[in-house]
Amino acid sequence: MSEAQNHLYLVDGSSYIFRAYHRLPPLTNRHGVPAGAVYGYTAMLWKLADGLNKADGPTHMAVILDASEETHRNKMYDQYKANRPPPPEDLVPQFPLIRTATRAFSIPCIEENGLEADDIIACYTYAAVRAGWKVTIVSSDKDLMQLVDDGNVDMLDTMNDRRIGVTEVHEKFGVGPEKVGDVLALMGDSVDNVPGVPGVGPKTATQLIQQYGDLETVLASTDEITKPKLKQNLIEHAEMARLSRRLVELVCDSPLPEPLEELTLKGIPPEPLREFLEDMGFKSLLNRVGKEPGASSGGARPIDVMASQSAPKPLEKEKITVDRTQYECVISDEALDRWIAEARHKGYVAIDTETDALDNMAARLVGVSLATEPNKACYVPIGHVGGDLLSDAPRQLPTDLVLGKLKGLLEDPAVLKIAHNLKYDWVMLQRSGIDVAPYDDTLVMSFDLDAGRSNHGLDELAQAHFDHECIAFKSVCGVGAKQISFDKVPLGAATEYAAEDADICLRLWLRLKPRLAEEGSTRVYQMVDRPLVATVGKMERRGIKVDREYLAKLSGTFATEIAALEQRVYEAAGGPFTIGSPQQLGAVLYDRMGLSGGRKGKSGQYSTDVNELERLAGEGVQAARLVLDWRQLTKLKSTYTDALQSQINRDTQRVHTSYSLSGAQTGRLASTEPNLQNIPIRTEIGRQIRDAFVAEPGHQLMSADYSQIELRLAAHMADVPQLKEAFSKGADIHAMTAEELFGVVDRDTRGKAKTVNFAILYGISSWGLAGRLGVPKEEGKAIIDRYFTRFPGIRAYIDETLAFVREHGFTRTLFGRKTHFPNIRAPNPNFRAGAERAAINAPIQGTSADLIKRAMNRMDDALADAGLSDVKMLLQVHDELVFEVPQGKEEAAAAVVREVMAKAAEPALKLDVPLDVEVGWGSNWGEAH
DNA sequence: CCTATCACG
DNA sequence: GACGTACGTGATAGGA
Repeated sequence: MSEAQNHLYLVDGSSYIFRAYHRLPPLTNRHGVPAGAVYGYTAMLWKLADGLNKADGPTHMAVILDASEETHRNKMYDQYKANRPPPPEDLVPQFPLIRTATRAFSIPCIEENGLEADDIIACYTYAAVRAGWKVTIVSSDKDLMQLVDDGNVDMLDTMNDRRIGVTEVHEKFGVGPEKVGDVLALMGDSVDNVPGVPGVGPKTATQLIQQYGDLETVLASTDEITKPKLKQNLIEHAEMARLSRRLVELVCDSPLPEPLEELTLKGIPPEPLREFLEDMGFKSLLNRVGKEPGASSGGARPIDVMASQSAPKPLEKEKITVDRTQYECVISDEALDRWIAEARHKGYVAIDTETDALDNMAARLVGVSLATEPNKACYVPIGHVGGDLLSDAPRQLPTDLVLGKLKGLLEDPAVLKIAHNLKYDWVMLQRSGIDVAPYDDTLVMSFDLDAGRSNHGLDELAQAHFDHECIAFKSVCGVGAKQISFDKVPLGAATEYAAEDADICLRLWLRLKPRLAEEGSTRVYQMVDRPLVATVGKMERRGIKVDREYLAKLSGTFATEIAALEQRVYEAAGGPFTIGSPQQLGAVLYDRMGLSGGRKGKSGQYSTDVNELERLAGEGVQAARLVLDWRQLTKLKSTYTDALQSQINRDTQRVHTSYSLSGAQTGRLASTEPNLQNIPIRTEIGRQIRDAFVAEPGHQLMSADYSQIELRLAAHMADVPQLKEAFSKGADIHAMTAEELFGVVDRDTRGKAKTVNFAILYGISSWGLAGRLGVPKEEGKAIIDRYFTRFPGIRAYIDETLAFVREHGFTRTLFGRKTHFPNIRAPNPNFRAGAERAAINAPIQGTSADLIKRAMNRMDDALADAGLSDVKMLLQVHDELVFEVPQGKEEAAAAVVREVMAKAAEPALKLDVPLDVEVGWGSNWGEAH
């Protein structure tokens, strides 16, 4: 018997992972990375590679992947694959793992820029057949059926273990493999967006090719076609058909990236494989290689939101050694290429950008640092200048070259980018034309794991997790008047500082990632907060237009009124003093003027807050009334009309707030610099500020807000039938509460009921409520008791929430978001009571935050799907979203926005109450309400 | 840097 | 019967 024929197996890795993703349940590995598709892929690869030495088994094998760049097909046809949706969120992090898995089997992984996996497969198939080998293509892609050739080339669909030969191709297309391209060209392919000929599907295409032999003959024989519509389509779309023919044509003459001989299959060496399987936690597969004693356990398991209720472990510190001497300053082409190749090899890379200012909408990019392993980090300077006017800029690579090369890496779907507070860098890089994806954010991870029990700054986390002191920004840039911007920092110091941040970020990622699954936070991270980085980044970049002249005019008006009030205050108070000083004001009111009832706070100072001044004003003290008016106007002027004008960006002429994703413990966003979440609305005079927020010419501002969302969620979560029913019927919820509590509904009882309803959300206390209602505390207590009697679900919700938080130290929202309450066991009863009230509120406020975040993440795609990609989401104010809408598209936009917001809980949750969304629009934010 | 005040949901 | 006078934020001004 002669030596067995070589048999090459070519695995279509890209298409396999998509199919595995949709077939298998969502699993996560022990690091919390979604890994269901990788699991399926690994099992499949094993089965194939294990077939060595078996009849018809492989002697050579390679996995073929799609490289990320565009291909010649996009040049032919810009719509090629254009309608393909982005891969699902939890599939993206699995792409790099495909390479890792393949390497673990010691099987070559082949990809080539400009070529699709199909083309590479075709090249290898032809080369192998020429060499007299047999080929099996592991795929079920119909394009690849063109390559089937009995005796030489077949296909294997591992999902159902089906071999595809010429017979099967005939069954599917009614023609042989050599004619498949012609059939595909006629019928088109919606998945790849190959146009084909309208009205021609598989049946007609097959019939035409069977009859005429090939595409050109079909197109030349339209005279003979009897069906008028078909004939007309073939004539009109002949060029589209020819283009389609070229699109489905496989490239088969490119040089092979690896020679055939390199693809020899040597069996499955156990070592790298065992490490990979252990790392992934693929327990059942690990058993096949024979588990080593002492190997870590933990297997793939379903993503689980609510199950992991175990008390959080105290944060154990990990001992690390940071060696800054290993950091590299990258100033050569070769070095940059080496780092990029290393990142691609790893499949992930930690990044950090350095800039010359904190405001990422105004700052310039100064450098980028990368880290691929602990202590393995570099800094690529691009915008450094001499430290003083006399010295030249240090030697560094040209900005365009660096950005061009980094773009390829940062946009590579096969490389996971990891950053701390990525939103900052995301906006920065977006301004340089780089769209970072896929990504992880260690700040967001830390927030989702440890909200309420840790701060989330990189330096603080380095301290908390590793006992490591990062180089302080102050120590490289200085403080105060002597502070320099980062572009003036010498490269040596800049490299140590910047590379360390990427290094620490990477170590943090390695540490936090597994905890997400262990502690039940994968879902809220992957589905809510992680995608929000890009969603909010986009909003920040857009900004909102502010009418500077209007604000300046308003500012002038306020100034005049303030000056007049000042004089009247002095007259009423018997002499000038600093009205803005609570200390002086207290002294004037209670000492100089001798008013009674002064209340002193813990600092021993008279309180002069709005409640006290209102009380005095009610007693007829003119000065108190005047001070209140003065305070309102100075507040409006300094915080809004004046400050806002200085926040207008020079380049965009718009105001770009920054949203903190980890600012509020409950999961809410917080808006800073400027805070656009506290623009006045409650008083008529304050409302004028809102009118300064305007739409671009030809546009309108649209505001959409959830009505009573927290009360609705409370009704659902505490399961209160009367409240749920009232919301379902669209009834007046406070009136209904008044009816339940007092038996009558009038202005007084409705107002009281409203206060009580809010008190519930905030963690009620009868004494607090009594004070708020201005009634004796006995009556406050009676009202609370009645409330609990009428709505027993509320009592149960509070009791259960408190029992849970006392046992576990944290609460959860309906979507699994955790908030920790370390003070829940504080010895100080005041601290404890405060923690209890906050814990009662957190699940409600947090679920509301989850809901609007889900809506925000979906909004742009939903608008684009409705042909409204020119509608821009600009602002979020906790239960409100603000959009800029081209005039005439208001109704259409309102419909989409309403739908997305109202359905934000789905499909994860079915709420017992409807979510009502109120939408309005106008030329400014004031009018939009 | 801390406190008091007040803007929002 | 005491507790301290509701939950979550950020910006500003005064004062130490």
